[in-house]
Amino acid sequence: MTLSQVAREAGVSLATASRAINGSANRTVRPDLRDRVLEAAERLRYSPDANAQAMARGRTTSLGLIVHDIADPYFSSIAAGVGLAAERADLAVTLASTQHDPSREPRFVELLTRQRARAIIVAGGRRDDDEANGRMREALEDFRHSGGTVALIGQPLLDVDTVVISNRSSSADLARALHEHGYRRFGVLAGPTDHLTACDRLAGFTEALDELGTPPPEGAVVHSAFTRDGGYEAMSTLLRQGPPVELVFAVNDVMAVGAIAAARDRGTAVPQDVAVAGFDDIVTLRDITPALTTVRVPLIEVGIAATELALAAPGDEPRLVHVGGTVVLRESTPPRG
Amino acid sequence: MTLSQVAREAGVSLATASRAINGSANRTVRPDLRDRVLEAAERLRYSPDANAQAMARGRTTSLGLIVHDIADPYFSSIAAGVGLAAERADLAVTLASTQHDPSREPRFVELLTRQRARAIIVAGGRRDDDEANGRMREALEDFRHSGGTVALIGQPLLDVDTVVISNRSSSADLARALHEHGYRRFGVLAGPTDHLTACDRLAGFTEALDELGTPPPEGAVVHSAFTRDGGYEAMSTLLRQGPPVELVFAVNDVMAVGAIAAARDRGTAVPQDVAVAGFDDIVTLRDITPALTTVRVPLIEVGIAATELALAAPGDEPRLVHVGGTVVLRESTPPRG
DNA sequence: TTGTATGCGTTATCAT
DNA sequence: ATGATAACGCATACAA
Repeated sequence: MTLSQVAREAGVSLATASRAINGSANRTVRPDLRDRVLEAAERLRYSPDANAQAMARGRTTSLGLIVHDIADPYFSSIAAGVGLAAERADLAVTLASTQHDPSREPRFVELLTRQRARAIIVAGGRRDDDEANGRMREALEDFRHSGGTVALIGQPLLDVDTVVISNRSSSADLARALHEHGYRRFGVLAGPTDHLTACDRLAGFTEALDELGTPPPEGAVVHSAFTRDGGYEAMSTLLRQGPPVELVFAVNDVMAVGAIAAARDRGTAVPQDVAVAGFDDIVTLRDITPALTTVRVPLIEVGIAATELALAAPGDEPRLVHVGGTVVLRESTPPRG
Repeated sequence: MTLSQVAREAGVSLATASRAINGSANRTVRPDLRDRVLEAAERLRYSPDANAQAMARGRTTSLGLIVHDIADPYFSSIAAGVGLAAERADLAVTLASTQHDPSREPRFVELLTRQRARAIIVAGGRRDDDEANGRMREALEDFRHSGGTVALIGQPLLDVDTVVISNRSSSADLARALHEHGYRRFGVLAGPTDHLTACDRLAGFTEALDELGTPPPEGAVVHSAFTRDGGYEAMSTLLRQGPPVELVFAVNDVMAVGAIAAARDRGTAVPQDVAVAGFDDIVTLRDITPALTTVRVPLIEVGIAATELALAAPGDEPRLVHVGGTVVLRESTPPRG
């Protein structure tokens, strides 16, 4: 069913039908005609063609979201926030999951450029890879040149509006809180060396420890993947061949869970033999045993903020929205006598 | 940059440019012209307008996915599978999260109808609500009438292709396995009474127990929400005022986690005082303590299967794809002496 | 093989 | 207030 058919059925012109159904700004259509049109549309089960509207209007009603892995609770929470905000703005969300493959990111940006999406939200930290970041920057530049806006969640290094999570300062807060609890010998499961989020969390944590005069001992910082298995592996390594530590900070909750599993598999009790802390406060993991000390990041709000940032009238220079984390002390790091 | 500009820049006609860039079926364009066009397109940073293409071709390149809550690991895993399959088919995924509000489902179907999506995948069990299901059926009917295809994940009751998860038989398998382990007195955290997935799991479990001669005692089946909090609440109720039971079956993992938390908060040890089993085998929860006995459902594969089903040439009558579950026995239900 | 011309469904401009 | 008509950007049937 096209609008023309509705118009014919209602005995009015195409233009009138369009005005009646869209009811845009200056809705200047006689009530009786309007009703006739609406009735005809209803009878014919008319459904406006969004693609045609997009062409005629010159703008679409869709919003792109690029994440590393939608099955990761970190990203699915952000996606939930983006979905909420998008619905409020009457936009449809086009989801792209890169499966942790950076080369797919610019490809998805190109896809969304072809779709003429209104805005793109790129979630997930950058990596320290100039070439990949360069390609991404270029793709986003093309997208913006074609009229779209962009918001990042992560590090502000692609010259676009960004929601910045306080990885560094919150990790420092966590370090200080744990020091306060009496811990002195810390280990860190630090994630990949080129993963900026991981690096920031590591840096904030160790810097604070340095200031407190209790830096991690030699060999107590272990790098690995940013995943559950990465946490497991790094923890195994640390327990096997690292220096003895009282507490291990995993740079995200999922890694912390892997770390706890590794400890358990080796017969090392948490928190009696070694305490563990994470980062993110993933909802699904709030009930694990022992309850995990972590930094709560309001991920839904981050998604909402990014969407609003992307949709706001673009300023002349990149805006930054800072989102703070909250240290949450739980059983996995009991006060130390 | 439009295709016309590219054509002019390359000194060819619009049609030739179109053929050169699209390179469809019978790619009949002279190599030198083709190169000129591609070069011009590159120089002008031409990006085809997917909306215009959709109009001209009469079909889009997008796939709709409707879930209850994208932040729920059950759905985010399915979404990952759908994303994978969609990428293979060169389709963009439009994600809609209903926040558990059934009235939003048909609204999203209408949205996707307007977008002229190629197919819609509806994940998440139906509820026993004739009115809501009726509206949904109607919306999907309109969508298919407009040329789209549909696949469901859940119960086959909307007259469309469906991926059916073996909730009933797998729950029965689980019951038998636990009986084999020596358990005799079972309780069930059964979810909402009108939630079909929950009902199927409850029914399969209790039927098997009936056959084994060990039905749940009076009052040992407690209904609540299909969420972590629902599990917590139902477990609290059961422990407080229900009959004594040896094992509690929560109809999904998230509820089982809530149940374990409730037990812990009451000082009831799991599995020493009461064993707990779940359903789904959510990846993020594989490391909880005690490790959870559950039924593994290959959610990624379910998402892939649903996508393939939705994209396959529509048959004359609804097809069903059955996906089985695997009982996984872990520490939360140790063999009983 | 290439070009011309038409149509896709809608909005917006311009008369009336 | 309403209607005729020209865009929008592209694919394709048809003609050359």
